[in-house]
Amino acid sequence: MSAKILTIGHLARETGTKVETVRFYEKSGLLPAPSRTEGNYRSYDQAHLNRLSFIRRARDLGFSLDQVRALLALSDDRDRSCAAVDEIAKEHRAEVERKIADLQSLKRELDRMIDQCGCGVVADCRIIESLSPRT
Amino acid sequence: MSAKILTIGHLARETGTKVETVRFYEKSGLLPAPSRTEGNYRSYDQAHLNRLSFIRRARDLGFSLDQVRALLALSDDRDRSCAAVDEIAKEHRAEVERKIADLQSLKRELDRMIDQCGCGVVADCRIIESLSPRT
DNA sequence: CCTTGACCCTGTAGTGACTACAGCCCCTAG
DNA sequence: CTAGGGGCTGTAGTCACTACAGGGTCAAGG
Repeated sequence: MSAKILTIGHLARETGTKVETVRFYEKSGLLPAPSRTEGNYRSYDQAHLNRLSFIRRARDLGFSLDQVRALLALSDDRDRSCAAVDEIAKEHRAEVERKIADLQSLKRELDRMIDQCGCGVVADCRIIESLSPRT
Repeated sequence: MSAKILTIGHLARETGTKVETVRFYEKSGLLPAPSRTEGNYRSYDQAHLNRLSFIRRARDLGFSLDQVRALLALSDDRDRSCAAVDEIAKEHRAEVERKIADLQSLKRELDRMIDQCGCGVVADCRIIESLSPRT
């Protein structure tokens, strides 16, 4: 409620972000440049904190910075249809699903490889063998 | 069998690698620098091809370049116990498992988020809302 | 008043694993 | 002899930070 002034360190602690990362988001155009104090310190308000929380939450959910930028732009445009938001989210989900499937087939291969290891010497190692091209 | 000479382009095509990546592996110390022709072209042999295949296969299985380096060093030391190889592979598998679990819980969150979208205007969008900090 | 230490500032360079040029040289076929 | 398709080096870009170096600011304690 109160419009108390926040330093970059406060902002960082509140959102679990590193100070450098906050500055990086500013340079990347995700977080608007705040006003400065006499001593040239960044001086944030509640709106900045909200925006940074949004960014962090979206990043935690695995959205790319470009996707976050798009989501932020959409969320600023309150009257638009949220179909575009839905699309970004679904596209991201599809990518996550692809990654899961890829990692699962990867794990199956690793399982096969590791199961065969008799743990003798490298010359007989099935792991090395299965990495080597057929001779 | 025959010791025919391979250009970097051949090597790249045979292993599904880009030419630049082959040079990058050389610079990174993964692939030994080959001899050169009169015209200063790299001139590879079968051993290089085998090594590059090994690297690519390990990379496809998601091993990092550092892990590949270690696996290569171990595979060159034929008399050693392959326990170290097993350890690298198991460590990698554990990491893959962690990533799968992370992505699965991420997907569950995305599912929840997307399911709630009524696709009205952004002001009412549940996706934006679930990204925003509670007010 | 002075110092100490925590915080802040800018700017640059590093990470991993490539990828993409720019600007050049070499080689072969027509 | 020239056009093309390779090859060469070296540098810079990607993504999303992270880690300094080398300084400035500010509040509290002596």
